[in-house]
Amino acid sequence: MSPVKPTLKTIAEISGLAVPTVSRALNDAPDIGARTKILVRKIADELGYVPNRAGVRLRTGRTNVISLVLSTEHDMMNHTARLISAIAGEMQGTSFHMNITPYFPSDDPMKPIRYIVETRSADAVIMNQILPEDPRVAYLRERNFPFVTHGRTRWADSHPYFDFDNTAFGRIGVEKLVMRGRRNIVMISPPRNQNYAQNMIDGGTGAARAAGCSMRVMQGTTSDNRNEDIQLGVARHLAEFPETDGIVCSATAVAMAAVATLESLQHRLGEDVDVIAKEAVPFLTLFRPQMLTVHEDVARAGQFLAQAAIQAVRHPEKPPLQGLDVPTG
Amino acid sequence: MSPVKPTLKTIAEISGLAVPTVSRALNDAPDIGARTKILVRKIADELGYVPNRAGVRLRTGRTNVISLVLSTEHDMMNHTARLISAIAGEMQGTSFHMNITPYFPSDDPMKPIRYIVETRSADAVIMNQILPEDPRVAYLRERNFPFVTHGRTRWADSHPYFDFDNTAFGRIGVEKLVMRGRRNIVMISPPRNQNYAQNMIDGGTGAARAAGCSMRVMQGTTSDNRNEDIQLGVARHLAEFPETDGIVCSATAVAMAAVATLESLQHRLGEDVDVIAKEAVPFLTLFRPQMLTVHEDVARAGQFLAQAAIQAVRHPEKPPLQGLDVPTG
DNA sequence: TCCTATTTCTAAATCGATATAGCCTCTACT
DNA sequence: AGTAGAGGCTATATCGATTTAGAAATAGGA
Repeated sequence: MSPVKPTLKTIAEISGLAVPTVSRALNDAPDIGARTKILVRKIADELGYVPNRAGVRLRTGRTNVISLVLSTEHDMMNHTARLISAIAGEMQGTSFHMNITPYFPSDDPMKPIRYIVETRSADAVIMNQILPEDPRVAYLRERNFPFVTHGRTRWADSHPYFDFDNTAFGRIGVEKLVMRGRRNIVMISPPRNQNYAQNMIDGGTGAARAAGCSMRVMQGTTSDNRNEDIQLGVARHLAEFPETDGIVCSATAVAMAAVATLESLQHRLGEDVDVIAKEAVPFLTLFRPQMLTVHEDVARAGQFLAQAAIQAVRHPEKPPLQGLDVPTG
Repeated sequence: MSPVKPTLKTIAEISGLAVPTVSRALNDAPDIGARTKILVRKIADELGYVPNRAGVRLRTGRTNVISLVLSTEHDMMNHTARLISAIAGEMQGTSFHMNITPYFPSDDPMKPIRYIVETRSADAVIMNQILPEDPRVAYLRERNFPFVTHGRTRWADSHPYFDFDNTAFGRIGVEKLVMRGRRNIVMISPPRNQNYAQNMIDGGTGAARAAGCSMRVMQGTTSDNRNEDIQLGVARHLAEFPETDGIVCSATAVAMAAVATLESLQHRLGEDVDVIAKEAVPFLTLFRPQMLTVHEDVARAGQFLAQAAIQAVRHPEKPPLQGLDVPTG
């Protein structure tokens, strides 16, 4: 590699061609001769030419960046880091970079989205924490700005997304508990306005009905709650329904808090009560006493989200990529 | 906000000034009149003017990006996500963006660094997993490229860093175990070529000597190892030294594996053996049976790293920011 | 009054890439 | 032979910001 970064100009001088010709040759434009294209490509490769991002961006408006917009306090466990790593892995070798725009739960979720769109600081956004009628999705669709959601909206048919099948999770969770003889089940669920909460509840309710047992819902608890609050909620529920012998949890942190509560109340996990949780990270099985788990494939989610985002940018005319992680148990 | 993004040209037209004048006024250049500066700033504020990053970058070479270079598989727990969130929080309101460049442990750690420097895709890099004579640090220093390390090198005097005081951690870990009556301690340590491993060992060794008890070192185990491998190592150590009654762990994942091993060997945690771990994330205390913990302030690390990176970019002449997280117990 | 400084601003060039328009040079057809 | 059309390039302008050089206007000094 030469000491100075090669530009189109460098290649133009070496080849004796004009700068725009070199540009068009590298971009495989139809009005450039085959011989010229080969020559230019060869010189470019030898020099290790890489287009200057600022130049491309200034001229075309394309940033070659995909922004991952994350609520920071969400999901205390490693979920987020895994997702990031999977997305990044998928973007290796593409011309895209990843850019993370975290925002605080106290902030308006629209703020980072507006910023990205207005300053055009990315070609696409990937979002999590999706509401059924998410205003961010509405905003982006109106403006025809490429995006992918991790989770489904009401309008999911028409936009790219990847989702964990929470209906299946709810069903499997209850089924597993039933198979261990549990009959008085409670599902600790996030607020119902979150789409996945309703899905979990639907799945669990169906399975409980099929098994002829009861399933209560303890509403509004997520991993964003403080640990003490979750514990308090669980304790209160157990006081009211002491016959409870199975708990389905939406998030790992919630499950851990539930287990801690059970322990402090002298319940024996695996004996007179069971807890079931999503396992997005392998360490959960190390937890003692052990809870039951349903596997969530976060790595696949990350890969899919990245692919879907890239396709949304490059081929907006194609049908949106949509994927579902259906847990098997 | 007007429908079109305002540029310097927009302001120039409104004010009747030339574009460079507007630019210099906004940048507080000495050769612009005070009255003009006030006028220009006022118009800019009214329009909600924000400099176009591509324009600035193309012209000046400054990217306004700080790249966080992370080994992806490192630290299975939430550490990484917290760090990201803290860094991002600290950069809110500055002109800097954060950009994450993950790399896989199998890759050459130099690769992402070279890429960033050669393509000038960031103004500074923040790195973790620091070796005593880290080649990345050598490379960046040679080229005068701004960077901050999370962890110290041999040359730490002369560059910005933030570090967790692993010597103190090793000392406190052993002291806590000794206070609980443990006399046969093992420290599970990462490979000695990692700086922090040696520090942990030094701290622990000193404390053990002071307490007049033994401390062995079980070398080369990190959270990058597979869970089964860690468990195997611990089991082997316990077979060789059955009198072991205290374990100091370098990482959370290691501690959890150690606890699992002890359990499978019928040891009772808190009774005939204790495990002590760094607690970078609050959930560790929920783990049962409970281990002892030493708090690591990851949020502070992230804030500090961001500040140090920004200062390295903006004021390279100032002495580098250096910080230490000294755990207290 | 004339000339030199100083202050304050403008003109032009530049960073790297690409879009648009247009210019040659052949070929092909009437 | 004359001309239209295609193929293959080049010239020029442009994205938005900043740097450099220089110009106009004002002030100060002899």
